[in-house]
Amino acid sequence: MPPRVTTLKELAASLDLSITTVSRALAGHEQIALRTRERVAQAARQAGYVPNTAARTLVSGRSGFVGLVLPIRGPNLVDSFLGEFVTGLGEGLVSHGADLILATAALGQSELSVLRHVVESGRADGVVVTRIAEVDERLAYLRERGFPFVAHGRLLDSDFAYNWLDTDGAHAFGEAFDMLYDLGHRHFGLVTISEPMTFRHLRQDGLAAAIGRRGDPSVRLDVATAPRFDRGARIQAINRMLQQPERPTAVIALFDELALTVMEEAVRAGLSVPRDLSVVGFDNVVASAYAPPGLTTFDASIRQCAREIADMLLTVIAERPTAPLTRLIRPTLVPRASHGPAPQTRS
Amino acid sequence: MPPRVTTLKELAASLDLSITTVSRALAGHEQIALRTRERVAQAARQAGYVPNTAARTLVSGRSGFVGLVLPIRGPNLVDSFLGEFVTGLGEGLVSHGADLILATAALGQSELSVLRHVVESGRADGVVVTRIAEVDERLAYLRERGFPFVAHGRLLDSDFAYNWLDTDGAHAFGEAFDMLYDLGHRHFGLVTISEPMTFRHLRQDGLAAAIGRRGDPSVRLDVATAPRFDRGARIQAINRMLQQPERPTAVIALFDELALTVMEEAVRAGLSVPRDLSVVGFDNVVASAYAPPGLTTFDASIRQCAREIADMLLTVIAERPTAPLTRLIRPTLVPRASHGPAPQTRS
DNA sequence: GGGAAAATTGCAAACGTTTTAAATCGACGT
DNA sequence: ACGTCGATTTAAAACGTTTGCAATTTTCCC
Repeated sequence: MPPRVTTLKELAASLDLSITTVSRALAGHEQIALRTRERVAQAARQAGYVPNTAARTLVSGRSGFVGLVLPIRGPNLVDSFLGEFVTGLGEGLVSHGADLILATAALGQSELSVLRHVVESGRADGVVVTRIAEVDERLAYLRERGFPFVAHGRLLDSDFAYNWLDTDGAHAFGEAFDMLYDLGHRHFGLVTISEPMTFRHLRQDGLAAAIGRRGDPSVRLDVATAPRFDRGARIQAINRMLQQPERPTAVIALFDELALTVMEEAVRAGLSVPRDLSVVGFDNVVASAYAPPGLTTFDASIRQCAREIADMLLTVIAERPTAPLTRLIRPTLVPRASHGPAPQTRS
Repeated sequence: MPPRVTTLKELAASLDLSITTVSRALAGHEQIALRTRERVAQAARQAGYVPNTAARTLVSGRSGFVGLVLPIRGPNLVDSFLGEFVTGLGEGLVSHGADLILATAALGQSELSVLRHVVESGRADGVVVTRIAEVDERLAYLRERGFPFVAHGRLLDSDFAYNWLDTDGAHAFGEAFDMLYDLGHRHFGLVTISEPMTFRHLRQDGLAAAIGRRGDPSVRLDVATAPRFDRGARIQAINRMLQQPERPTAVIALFDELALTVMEEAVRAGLSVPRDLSVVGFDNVVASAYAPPGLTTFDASIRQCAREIADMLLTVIAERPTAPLTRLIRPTLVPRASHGPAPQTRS
């Protein structure tokens, strides 16, 4: 094993060249003679030289890192979202030689303050922001600061120009309605959350628009709402919906977790899915494939989205485009066995 | 909003102090007058000053980062492992003011070369290494390099001293056997993989040891082996096991993914779980709670383990202990409905 | 062979922080 | 009034890299 060369100075000395020349040679500058460039590259490879990130960052102002502030999560089950998202980001970044920094918010520390720290400390050249609220202080900060970022999700306020990638929940919910309508369903249930998240807004709007397009006055929609993390309230709201005298024949849930609860409660109430009740979710979490009879849902291909977000962010960092980059990804229907024709007779 | 102060120089100028004094004041050195320290702290807070990471790292040699090289993953489903692991690491690190760097291996690039790059570039003060193979070149490199690390998992070679945290799979598999034996089972099946992973070794040893402890010659163990990522071969091996004239009454799978396949194939073969066949897994993936009738398995509390790994690594970095730090975590049995008494009669 | 132009290489400053060693300032005792 | 001591502050070097500008070498033409 050759003696490890750790600095440019050492490498330069061993080649009898100046630090400047070696630095430029490694960077591939044309002004350095080809022969020299090759000689340097060869020596660097053989000596296992890796440039010091801190020094490079300090002088160039570019760290080669992209930051992600981990959403604060309760002690309950972690789904596969984070893993897929992080994997996708990594895949997107690695092709451009960038890496990912994960910053965690301490207990009682706001996500914004962590974000601010990441930005101000110069650790990252840009950041990815997830789970956008309808009005989001993180985006306001980043925009004021003029710091490169891409949001996964959207704000409600459309005056505010920024880079985002989002899944087209509105379209998916319209598709879900159309599919169920064509199967004969006329009485629908929507299970949703009470928090002001943009995705809730958009999906509900998409559903309402699809209903409107049919212009069928016999279509009826019941809505069950509960706080996002209050499982008890959620179950209660769902049961209220299912146990009314005229219950819906098809339930669309804002996301799979809610849909799975609907299926559980339906079974508990003696209903058969999909014979008595069709259920459709959104997200395609792993469990939706295993929960009988198999949940029909939409796949947003998180990993692929994250990869594109990484690409977008790297573009923003490198080119600082004036017009914002935006991408709306259409999720794909994953038809399983939780939906079917509307029951013929009603009690 | 006050004009943003970005460097120590600016902050020092605004306070009419030297850079040195401000730096020391912020670091809380006793030698700086208490009054001055307070004045500086106040000014820094108000101006939103955040020290530049690169500069600090360059001079101090400490980056405040811990590295993790993402295991290369196929295109198939990502379970929640990575998300939980990363969340746990973040939680463990944040209390000490450290953050996480995630490096991804590009297609065709070895995990080792990425690790080497992370280490040599000085981006991280220590690294976490997951999915340890029976003989692992990554650990060999880190040890030779004298770089701080903690492994999640173990090598087979016990001469090699290093810091690790592992789940006690041997104990769990012993526990599974004992539980099933006490339920009357005598004919067992083991579904495992053909790759040389230490955890496979340990779990199988734990099972063998438990069998030995009973000293009951009527106990019989069939083994079905398939490559880890070859779903077809896996299904074939499982069916061979289930369709032999005298099939096992209880199957223990190396991990949940295998156990879920066993349950699926059992149902397909007309067997009822747990009436005709008991199945036990390991990992407690999310799907195991949803796959009917509910898979009995072991929970290794990944998130908590990751948190402890972070603690261990920070200790190693700060104190460079001479004796290796090791922790063996006992997983907890999650009894669901996939196991039961051995069937009475045999065809 | 002389000079200019082109090609190649090198010097030195800069990035923002930490840290060693030294300077400054008061106070106090003699 | 002088030296001394302790408390407080500061100047300057260092970390390893990139880069503007200048220096050196080579090439080429007349």
